[in-house]
Amino acid sequence: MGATKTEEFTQEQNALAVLAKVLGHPARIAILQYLISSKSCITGNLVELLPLSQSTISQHLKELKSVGLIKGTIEGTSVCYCINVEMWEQANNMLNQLFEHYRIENKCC
Amino acid sequence: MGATKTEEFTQEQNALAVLAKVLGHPARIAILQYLISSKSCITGNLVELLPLSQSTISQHLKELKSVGLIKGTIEGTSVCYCINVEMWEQANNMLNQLFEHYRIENKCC
DNA sequence: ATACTTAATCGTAATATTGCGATTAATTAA
DNA sequence: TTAATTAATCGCAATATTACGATTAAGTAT
Repeated sequence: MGATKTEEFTQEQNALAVLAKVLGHPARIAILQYLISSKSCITGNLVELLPLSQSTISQHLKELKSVGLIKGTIEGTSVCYCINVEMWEQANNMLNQLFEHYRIENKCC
Repeated sequence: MGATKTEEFTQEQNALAVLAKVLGHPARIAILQYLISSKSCITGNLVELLPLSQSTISQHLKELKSVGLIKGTIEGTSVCYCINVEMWEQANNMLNQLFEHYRIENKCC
């Protein structure tokens, strides 16, 4: 025990949870915000921006990449990261779907 | 080490991360979906619905309550849980704010 | 009062996450 | 080739999360 019982839930539930989990760290939020605000893509300037070590930041980037929210292209000796538009919109849709399903009429308590 | 360096990030980043983290488990997604779909509020029918023990479900409810997404009112010997509209909308707004800030013109790579 | 329900909490074990330094791999510059 | 830069990965320690059974607390019924 200690591990999430993934098999017991629907694909949709798991997909949403995995997405949300990746968003569930301030460093990853900060990385996304930076990628959103910077017109040009960036690489290791995150190391200067964030109060974390290079290896830790690399791990966070890996997690963001794992759900497809960002993508990185090798550019010489460095890597250019940016938002992956397709997944970005899909993530937005998935979350909206959860939130929009609630209508005020449902009130109780 | 092992703990998130919360102090080093902005309130906004932490708030979003905390919210997303709570959404980052399929059981909690399932609970929210159930609360959304059921016109009436529920209590321990979650135990029948979910493949988890009573104590585990109680913990998940506690986490959802901790960020204010749901609220529970004692009703005799059981507890009636439901979506907390105010926080529900705030959560939706917070997430939308993150996603909407991205405009396609920003493309690169 | 005693038994019964219902849900929270406690204690514990298993697993996951966070973070870092050190190392590695790959490209660029000399 | 050798040195320098950049980012990924490895190994490890600290902490957090997930899950469960057992217990507790609080209300209902008998």
